[in-house]
Amino acid sequence: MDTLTELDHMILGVVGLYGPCTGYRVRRVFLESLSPHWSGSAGAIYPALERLTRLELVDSKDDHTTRRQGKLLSLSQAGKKAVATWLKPPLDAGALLDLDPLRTRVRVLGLVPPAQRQRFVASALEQLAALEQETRSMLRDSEAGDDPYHTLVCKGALKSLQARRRWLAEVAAEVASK
Amino acid sequence: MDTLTELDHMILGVVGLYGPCTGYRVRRVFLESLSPHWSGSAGAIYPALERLTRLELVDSKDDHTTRRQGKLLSLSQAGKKAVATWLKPPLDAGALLDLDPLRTRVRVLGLVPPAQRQRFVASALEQLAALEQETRSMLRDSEAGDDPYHTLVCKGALKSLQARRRWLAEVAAEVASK
DNA sequence: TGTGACATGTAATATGTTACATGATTGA
DNA sequence: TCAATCATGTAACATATTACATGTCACA
Repeated sequence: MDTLTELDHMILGVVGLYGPCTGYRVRRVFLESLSPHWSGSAGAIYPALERLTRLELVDSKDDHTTRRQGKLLSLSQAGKKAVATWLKPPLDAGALLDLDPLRTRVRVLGLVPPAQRQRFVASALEQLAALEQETRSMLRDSEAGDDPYHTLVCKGALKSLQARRRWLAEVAAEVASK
Repeated sequence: MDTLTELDHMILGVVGLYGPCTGYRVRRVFLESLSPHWSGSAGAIYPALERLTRLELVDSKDDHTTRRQGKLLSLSQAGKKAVATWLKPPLDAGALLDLDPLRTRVRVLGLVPPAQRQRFVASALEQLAALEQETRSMLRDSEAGDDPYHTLVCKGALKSLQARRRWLAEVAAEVASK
């Protein structure tokens, strides 16, 4: 196939942002992301890099500056174009809606007894608060760097966490009213 | 394997909420969801239902009330327990963080020229506004029903859209400042 | 000298998408 | 009668996860 997945595009983006760099460096970016969606598993990253290289969206050349085995990856002109196309309006439906696993669970919350509903919401609120602290710390780190879009992404993640906490408070009220 | 995926759990939930019902009815719930994440493809739903039936989490019996071929599915006791376990704290990491494809794209927005950044953000804001209208309409429909959790989920989706629009306005400001 | 990070990969497996195929029933 | 919807599935393909395998290098 020659249509690129979200992962493919994000890999291109990371190579563009951090390249020239090794595949391992790319992988680290995904591993260090808080999102469990970007697992950074070797079995996903390396085959994808190989495919993107074969499609000539990524340039790869052996690194001779060190004796350690390793290739230096960078974004080719075609790769830059692929990123630009990905960001070109109009965005397709899949690019617009977020996916919130808490919303998924709340959808079926009525299936369990009221006491468990309350425990679910209370625990989720606590865990969300903990994540908010982690995200704040990430935001501070990003502000030390020089990439304004990294900072914006951290701010977005933070705002999302806060909005979801406010929403969960509403869920808590509904649950408590029974 | 005997560990259940998000889709498996959501299928159990839908069978619990709407059952006894046909597999097609379950599939429709996913097809009608606004989220492109729940594709509702037959190749996902029917094999999953078969597996869940084999695991005795779903009860299946032939429908004789109509001459149309079709099985009536319902949640078994073990199935109810599986849903309850899914909702039992503490939630695992994957259940807490949302995934926002717009945030993913903004992360690499610096790779394209300023003019395209502006077009991206402006278009995303418009498309988000349109989705907000659709979601409001869904919310009104849900309020006509009798499932408070359906309404809460619609409200959550709406709040999320609004929070993301406010965030995108911040992104727009950053983009405009260059 | 050995631990942990760097660096790259593969094999088995699970899961999901797309596209196709079949046939019954409802309603215009 | 014809189209749309109901209803269930399958085959080929793409993709991702887990777990394993291999070897280098820095540093304590």
